[in-house]
Amino acid sequence: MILTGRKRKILEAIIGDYITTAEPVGSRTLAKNYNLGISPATIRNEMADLEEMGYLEQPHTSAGRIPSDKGYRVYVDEILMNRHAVRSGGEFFYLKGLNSGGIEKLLKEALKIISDLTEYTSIALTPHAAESTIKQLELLQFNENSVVVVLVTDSGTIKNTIIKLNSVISSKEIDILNLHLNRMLKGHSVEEINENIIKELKDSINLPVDIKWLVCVIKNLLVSETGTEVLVEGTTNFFKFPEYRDIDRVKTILSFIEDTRMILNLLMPFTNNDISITIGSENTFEEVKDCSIITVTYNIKGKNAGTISIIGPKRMNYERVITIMDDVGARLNRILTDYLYGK
Amino acid sequence: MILTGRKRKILEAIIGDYITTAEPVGSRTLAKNYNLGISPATIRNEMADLEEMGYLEQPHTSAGRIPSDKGYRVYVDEILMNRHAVRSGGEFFYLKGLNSGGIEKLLKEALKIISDLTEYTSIALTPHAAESTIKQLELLQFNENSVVVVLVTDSGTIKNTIIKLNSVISSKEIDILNLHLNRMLKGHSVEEINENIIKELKDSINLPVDIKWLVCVIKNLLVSETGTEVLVEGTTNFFKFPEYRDIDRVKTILSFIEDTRMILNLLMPFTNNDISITIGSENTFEEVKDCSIITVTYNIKGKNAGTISIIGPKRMNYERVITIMDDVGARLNRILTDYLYGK
DNA sequence: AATTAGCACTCGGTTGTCAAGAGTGCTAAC
DNA sequence: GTTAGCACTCTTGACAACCGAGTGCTAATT
Repeated sequence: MILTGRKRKILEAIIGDYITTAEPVGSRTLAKNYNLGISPATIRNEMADLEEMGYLEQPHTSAGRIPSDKGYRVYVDEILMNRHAVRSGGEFFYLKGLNSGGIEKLLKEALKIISDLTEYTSIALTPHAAESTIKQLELLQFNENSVVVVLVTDSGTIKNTIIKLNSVISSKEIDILNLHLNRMLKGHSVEEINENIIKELKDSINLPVDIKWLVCVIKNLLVSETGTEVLVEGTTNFFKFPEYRDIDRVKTILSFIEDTRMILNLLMPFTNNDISITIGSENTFEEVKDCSIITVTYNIKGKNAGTISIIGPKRMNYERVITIMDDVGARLNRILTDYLYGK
Repeated sequence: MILTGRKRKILEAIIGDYITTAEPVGSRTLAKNYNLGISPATIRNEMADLEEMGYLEQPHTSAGRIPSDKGYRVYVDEILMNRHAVRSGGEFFYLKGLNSGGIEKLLKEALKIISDLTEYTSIALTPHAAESTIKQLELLQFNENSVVVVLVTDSGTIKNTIIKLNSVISSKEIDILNLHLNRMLKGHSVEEINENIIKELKDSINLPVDIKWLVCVIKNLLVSETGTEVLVEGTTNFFKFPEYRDIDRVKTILSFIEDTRMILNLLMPFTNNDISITIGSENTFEEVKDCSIITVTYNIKGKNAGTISIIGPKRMNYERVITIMDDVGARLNRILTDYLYGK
């Protein structure tokens, strides 16, 4: 399935043109604007071949050609990736966030930059805190019968909740709980907290029964609170593209993106690759079958922790986006390393 | 500017019809579907009067009439409000959130319910934490040279951030800082923390200079972290209305709503009224001049703390929405009271 | 054998016209 | 004061005609 030099050049030109214009590309345009040294008629022949091979499509008989999903794929895989390997990422952006805010803020900032830069919508998944280990678990008194639980994990996630109790709790009791909770749980992951540990914990504390009960509540809370979160930025960017002039399309895509659970299903599979690119029909959900998605992962402790994606029309500026995403990924990793293990 | 019984009835019928159909209402429809006991011709005369008085508009000569902003206004003020005073809010929804999560989660939940119920977009402003007093300010060790700051205020807001230091900090030093910070700051509002307090605080602590410096960082952080936040739910509801079949309109309104600062400017003025209704041109920003906004406030300690709003087309089901919002407001107040001062 | 010029053909988009339908305003009759 | 009747206005949808962009094929050219 290898493309001859000329076919390749034509395919590249078509995709390049279509990316910027969003209009089907005809043989004449091609001959005029890209000095390929051949006439429209020849180009037409080649285009007919490329269509037969499945790289191009015709919206209707008398229109120019547009790239098929397969066409984009070969463009990304063969043409871009080779070129990209040589290029180095430019200094596109500046991420501050070095010394304030938790990881969500950092990600939000990165998303904002990406969306501004690429004009596409960006989505991040926060680290799944259940896998990361507990650094601090601190109870603070809120009221005579309610406490604030603060959970800090080694992946930089900070979660908090208020828990209301049935009975009054004293600051002394809170101190005792804090001591035991931290002694028993620090260094463990949320997943590892099983019934045994809970039981042991309860037994080791000398406190009224209904306050011991708090331990169970906290355990449940941790589990429910430590899920992956979805952050989104730049949804209105979709309005910038002519392919989304159609209101039903925008509606479909925006509704889909608004649905956190769907986004999780869509993006979780990519948490293991450094970079994933899915084009059109390669995506698993109907709602995004006319989109392309580029996902990179960021690491914590050298392990894949979460992802940053951009989603936009198939006619995407892959080259630019890949460069930017690579760059963001690298920076994010650097910042996170600095940030989580001293400088 | 008082309306005779018949004119009032006709206006009410027109608005009622237009709210459900989104189509200009003609005299015949009116005569057929609302037994007013008069013929289309008479209705036409009355409609001409109502138009002259400014309560109705005609999109074009040969269309039916639609309510003007002024028409909606009199409908809401005179017709609805009178009727509403008698009605009692139904048991529309169920707010859990009683014993877990901070105030943001509670608000998010309320928004979700409101958006599901009304099919409009809902927006909440969190309490402005700078005005509320500090309940707890706790530093937790994160790394040898970074700490987590957790701030709990009496309005139920919990904020946290990681601060990275230039030098190593010991857990003993953190304890000392905690002790002093809480002794000096607890019970004060963020606004009240001035230079004097900072200085006093610094002087009273016996720690290396660069750790004292942390106090300044915390002060700055508090100020920057305690702003009002904007929560939004159900943006895609706009797609449900025929008046937003126009892509440029949706684009305008969604972009506006995405812009947190704009929303703040728009809604801050309403923080003092129990309920505010602004219709079309009554709104301050061009982008929402074809929308109506209904805002209710929720209280903490009997003081207005934040707001919940819904935003939708002018052709809004005011009656239903007002009932729901009243209900949500009341419940929210009850829950917050329970929640923040024990039960 | 590959390339190119020429030409007929296709098809979507635009424009213009026309008729139908909904609704009004006015006048005259009740 | 109310209503029936009628002429008038304006929008909408359908249909036809036309234009232009682009193709595929064939025959001529290199």
